[in-house]
Amino acid sequence: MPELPEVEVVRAGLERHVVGATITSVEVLHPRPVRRHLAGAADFAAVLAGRRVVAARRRGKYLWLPLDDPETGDALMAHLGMSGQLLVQPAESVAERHLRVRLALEGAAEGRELRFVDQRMFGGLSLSTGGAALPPEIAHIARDPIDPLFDDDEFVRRARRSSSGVKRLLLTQTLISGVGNIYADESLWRSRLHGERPGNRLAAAQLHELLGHVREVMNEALAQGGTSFDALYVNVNGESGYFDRSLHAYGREGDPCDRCATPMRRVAFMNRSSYFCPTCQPAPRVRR
DNA sequence: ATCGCGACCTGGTTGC
DNA sequence: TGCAACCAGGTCGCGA
Repeated sequence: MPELPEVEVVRAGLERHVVGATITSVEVLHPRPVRRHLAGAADFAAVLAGRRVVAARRRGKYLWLPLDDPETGDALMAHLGMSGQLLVQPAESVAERHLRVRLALEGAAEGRELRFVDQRMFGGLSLSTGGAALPPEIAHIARDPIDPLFDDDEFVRRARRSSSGVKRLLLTQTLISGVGNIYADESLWRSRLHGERPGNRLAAAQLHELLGHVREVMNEALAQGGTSFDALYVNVNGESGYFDRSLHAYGREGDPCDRCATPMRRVAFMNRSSYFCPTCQPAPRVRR
């Protein structure tokens, strides 16, 4: 599952291998990944042909490639969803099993294709009109915690005004972007906080510390993700070595807590799972 | 305004 | 062995 660190690895790969290239033609193999382009797949393909990629940018889990002009141009926007990949492949290489969109390139990436591959198709591509600097479609998304302009005090203020549980707050992209289920659980474990603790019952210092752990987890993942990244292959599969070795909470139901050896618990949360240590991360008392 | 939940989607795994 | 149910989860839209 790509979260911010994985998406940043992809962004860096695109910056290196696709910026400077011109899109010569586009083939949409499945309509769903371009559903956010309201004018349809044919228009999506037509409007991208001949455009030049001039940058590779990211906010949270969204990526965009400014076209023609890095300040005022349009942008090709991408979200990887749960299972999306952006690959730069030789044009003649065999199609991936879940290849959805192919964009032929010339110039800086002569003879190669940018490919959007996505099994579950929660992700997608779209064209953002005038979105080079920041696509208006994602202007509501908050900055992410490794953005130098992320405002810690503002996050803490807003979190402390909310009655929602702190895990839900971490997943609220309008408050803080780029955090998904895995890194939310990891950050909370490191902070010894139960995810259902209401934001408005936490001390400012606890939330500042939580932010520190969010950054720590992301930076560690980034350091490891960056090393598995090969020159001509812009890849993310969410299963880089990081997930196997460094997780303390996610997916560890029944395993001993790495701090206190209490068996880790799993509970249902928002149609998914939360993993935590019932000793280190005690549940909040029920208020009445 | 704020909050929380269901829908979307596929394929690997589990259970009968 | 075959089939159905379950599970993974980011985002959006809707209803309370």
